[in-house]
Amino acid sequence: MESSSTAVIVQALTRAIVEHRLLPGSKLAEQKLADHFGVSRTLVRQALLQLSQHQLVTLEPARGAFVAAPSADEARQVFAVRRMLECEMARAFALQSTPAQIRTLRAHIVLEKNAIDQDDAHGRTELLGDFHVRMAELMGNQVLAQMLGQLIARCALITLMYQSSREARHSNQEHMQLVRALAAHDADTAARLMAEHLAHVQANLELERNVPSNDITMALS
Amino acid sequence: MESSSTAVIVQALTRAIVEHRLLPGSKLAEQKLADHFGVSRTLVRQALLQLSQHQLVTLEPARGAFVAAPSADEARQVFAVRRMLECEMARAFALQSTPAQIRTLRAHIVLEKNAIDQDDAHGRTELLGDFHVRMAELMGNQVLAQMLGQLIARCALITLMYQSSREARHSNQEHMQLVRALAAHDADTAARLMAEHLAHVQANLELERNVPSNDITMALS
DNA sequence: ACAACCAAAAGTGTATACACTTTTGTCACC
DNA sequence: GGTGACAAAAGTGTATACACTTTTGGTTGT
Repeated sequence: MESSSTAVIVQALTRAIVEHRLLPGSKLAEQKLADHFGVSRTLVRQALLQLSQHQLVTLEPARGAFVAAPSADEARQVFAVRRMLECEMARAFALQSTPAQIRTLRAHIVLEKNAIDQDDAHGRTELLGDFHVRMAELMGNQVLAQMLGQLIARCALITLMYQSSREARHSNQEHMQLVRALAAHDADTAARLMAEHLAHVQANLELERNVPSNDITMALS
Repeated sequence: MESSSTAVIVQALTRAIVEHRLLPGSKLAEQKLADHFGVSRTLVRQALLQLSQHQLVTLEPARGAFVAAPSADEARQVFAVRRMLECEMARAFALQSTPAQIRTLRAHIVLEKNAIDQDDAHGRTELLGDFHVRMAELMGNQVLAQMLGQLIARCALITLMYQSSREARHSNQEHMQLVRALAAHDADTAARLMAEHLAHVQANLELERNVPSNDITMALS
């Protein structure tokens, strides 16, 4: 089973949604997507079904697929789950971190800094998110890594494009601090820094409540 | 989009897999399932795609769908993620628990006990798992609840059918202890009890490594 | 008897067809 | 001019068709 064309469509749509080239609420008509990708509706439907499971798309019966528009409440819940997972991850990572792992994370932080310095908004958001996934992968837990990947994509749909260059720099610095604690095997500090880091990212989000919307009832309320 | 027939198929197959009526490695041929459910392959394929995202089914290109056979390593990873999530959940729950919430959990524990007393193996496994999901729901975090639901289904595929009546009773008692700590707002004890509880469930699993298998290469190794 | 090979059968992957629902636009009527 | 109804258009939901791949079973040659 499972062709790879579907995966291509999923990836393309995911990028477009996460990078806010497709705004929340946008209609995703099957035939139009099929024409664009040069395939039949069958494959597009498969892709939309997957995206709906990732919560990046919502399906309304007989009405079609739309880019998801997560509520503020849902955003809070996603961040709550991230805090639970990632504080414990940071703690466990600190207790078992090897020099090689620390080097990998530091190298990643350099990539982040480059993207920030070059004002590459898409690159920096992706890299800042990937830092967290990278940690999970380094711990050798694929299950955790995959889950975090999905949670982070969901966060990105909510927030990341609204991240200014200054805020990105702040996240980058927090990543550096965190790695210092991980290298020092200081589990408590690592967990605390992770909690603070996620709180900052979230705080930053709650302020920016003037999200452009395609939903009329919302836009006029 | 989205009919409900697909949901019915997903649910039926999920139950069958989790309750080990379909053993890991079993082939899930599309046409046979389609005939059984009285629908076309289209809907069956949608269902299989969803199940593969839940990791209950694996899809092999051009070969078809099979009931997933998670490795011991994957099982460990799943439990590691559960520990991360659920210890923190227990801690947070203890800090904000209301009498009504405690009552709900206690009522659930009674249901567990009934199922155990009646030797209802399917019922008790489902209820013991649902206890954890119920906690997440009571905290008002749907995102967490949904994630836990999937993780627990994955655990069930691995372990729950191999749970003896004695072990089930043990889990049931641990749930009672945990609720006591939650009611007393004792966050540290709650987190510790949850960690121990999950460790017991997992330990219990690692011993039972004589899982019947449909995979020939595994069975003969 | 064993191996390689070929043909039939079974099964998956994608496209297309068609029924049914929702949306849109028009026209008659008030 | 505004409102309701109705027809056309657009779009989704499911079934089916067909190409292509894998599996199976038998047959031939050594």
